[in-house]
Amino acid sequence: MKKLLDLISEEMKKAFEAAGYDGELGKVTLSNRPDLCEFQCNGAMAGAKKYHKAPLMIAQEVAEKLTDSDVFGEVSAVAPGFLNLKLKESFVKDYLNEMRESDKFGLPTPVNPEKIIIDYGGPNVAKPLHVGHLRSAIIGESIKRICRYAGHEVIGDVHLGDWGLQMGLVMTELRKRHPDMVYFDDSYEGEYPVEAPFTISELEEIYPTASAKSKEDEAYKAEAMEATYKFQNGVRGYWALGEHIIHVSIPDLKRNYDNLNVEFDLWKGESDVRDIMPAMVEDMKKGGYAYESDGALVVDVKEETDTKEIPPCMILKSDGASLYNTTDLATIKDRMDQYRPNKIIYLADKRQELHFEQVFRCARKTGLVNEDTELIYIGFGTMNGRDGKPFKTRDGGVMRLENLICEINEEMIRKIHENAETKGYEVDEEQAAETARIVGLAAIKYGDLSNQAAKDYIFDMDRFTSFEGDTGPYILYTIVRIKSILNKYREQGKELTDLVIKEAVNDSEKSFMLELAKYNATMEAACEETAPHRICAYIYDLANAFNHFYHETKILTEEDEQKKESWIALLALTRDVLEVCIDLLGFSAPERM
RNA sequence: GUGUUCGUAGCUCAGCUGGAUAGAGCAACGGCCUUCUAAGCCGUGGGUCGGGGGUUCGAAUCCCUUCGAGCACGCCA
Repeated sequence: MKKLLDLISEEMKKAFEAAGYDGELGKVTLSNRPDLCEFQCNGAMAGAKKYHKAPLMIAQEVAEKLTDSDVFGEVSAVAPGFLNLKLKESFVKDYLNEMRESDKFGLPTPVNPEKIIIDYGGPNVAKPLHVGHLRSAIIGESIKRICRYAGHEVIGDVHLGDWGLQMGLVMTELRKRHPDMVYFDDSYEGEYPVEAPFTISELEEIYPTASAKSKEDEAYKAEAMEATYKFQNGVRGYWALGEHIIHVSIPDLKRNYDNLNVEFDLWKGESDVRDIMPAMVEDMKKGGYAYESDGALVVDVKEETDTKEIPPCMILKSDGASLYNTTDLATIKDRMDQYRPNKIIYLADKRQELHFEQVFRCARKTGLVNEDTELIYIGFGTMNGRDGKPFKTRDGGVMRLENLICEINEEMIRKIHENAETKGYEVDEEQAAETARIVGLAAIKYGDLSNQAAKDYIFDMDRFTSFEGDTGPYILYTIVRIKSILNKYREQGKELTDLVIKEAVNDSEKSFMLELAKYNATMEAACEETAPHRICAYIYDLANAFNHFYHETKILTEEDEQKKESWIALLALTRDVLEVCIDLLGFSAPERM
């Protein structure tokens, strides 16, 4: 199904051609003067120079060709040369009825579906999830759903950080506490225990302790680096401990991501490429790409067109240990071998831009990826507190994700009670808790996704929990209202099937319908630009348009059955569209609020 | 220092490939619930689009310059 703007632009192009002008001038855009018109065409002004004619005259000539149009109800040429347009009501309702009957409301299936891998730039094992992990999870999940919905094959990989220094730190601290553990006995040759020698909460306490010690104590840090080296090089005891750390962490991470409605197809980690790294490094040496510099092994990734200094991509540290770069490169190789993706999309904090630039260049230069595989980095901004600095707890610590969600949920439950009290409802505690969870999640996710990913944004607990204006709960509230009307309609013993949308009877209905008609254009843009905030902006406008219409129109008490049926059909379509949209954003709507 | 992102209303943000009077939300003020959920709707006030040049019929948008802020810049991830 064609996009509305394309359809009406075609009609306008015909008119330009009929009047003897270049059809390309007939591009129609949304009006920026909604008080004057719905759409506008500025082609007459653009063409004035080419045809040596006053723009207003061109506009008038074109307007004359559109007097009998099936598309435009009103066409007026105004100074200095704008073509102000209003659509025919019949054209708009035909478009919406076609939308109702089309698969995915008229969003075309891609001609060449792609295979896309999304790398969530995963959290480190052994560390609890904190607010810093929120954005990658939320944005990544939404992009995954958007691309998948559009018709692409998408594989989401959490890509855990289970290879770096944090592993050695945890092991070192364990060794200090329990020097007698079999894992540290080099002469031990038996099987290691199946049970991990620690629980997740111990692990979460061990890491920060070790991290703090390593910053103050050089010897301690050296020990941790040595432990990391041993782990990376497969020393049995250390490797077994590493496995324990990973296996204890994963269920806890899963539980946290479940709470966020975030799912991964793959739970791979950096350590999964340990077997392919040595050969890859060898190939880079043999190919003449990697050379030694200050004791480390590096690959130059400078290019002649660079305006800035791009440092070489370091493959191995001078002690022989691998780095972030190494595992990322090996992971690219692994993914190419296993999946041959068209695209690999990386989500990571925007501070890592240089790292990905280096890795991408290195991967191309050394032939790990060919020309048809696109490597895309989506760097997102920091989530700040109200002071504009990175979000912290009240006492200045890192806010755990669980605690953040808890705080939002508690505030939500309080809000539900408050609301029930003013209206005199009884609160069902169980239902309230469920509603709080759903609405709280929408508040967090919408708050994040409605901003452009690349920008920093301020996470203001009070603002997000106040639930007024441009927020997730406002969207949900709108959906709940619509559902409520549709339910009441059904209670009258009527069906929602076989209803047809009729021509709009007033301005608020028409602008509501026009808003709805932007669906496929929005989805296409959101997918192409990997920009969930496009969807947020769309559903906010749509919700506004609906609420405006809602306040002017008594739907269920309407006596003209034809009108009522048309409105019900319109509402059903709106509900369906909104529910698909919020699903793509990664949340859902409750039945009641 | 080099590079990079950004600077729009008191606050938080939109503004599509330059177009007609720069838009929302919050906060402030004033209306609207015996009638489909008032977590809503309607209205009022509030802006030299950081400053200065330039390109253009036309600039928040493109170019240059300047001021200010954030971030990154080989052995962390």
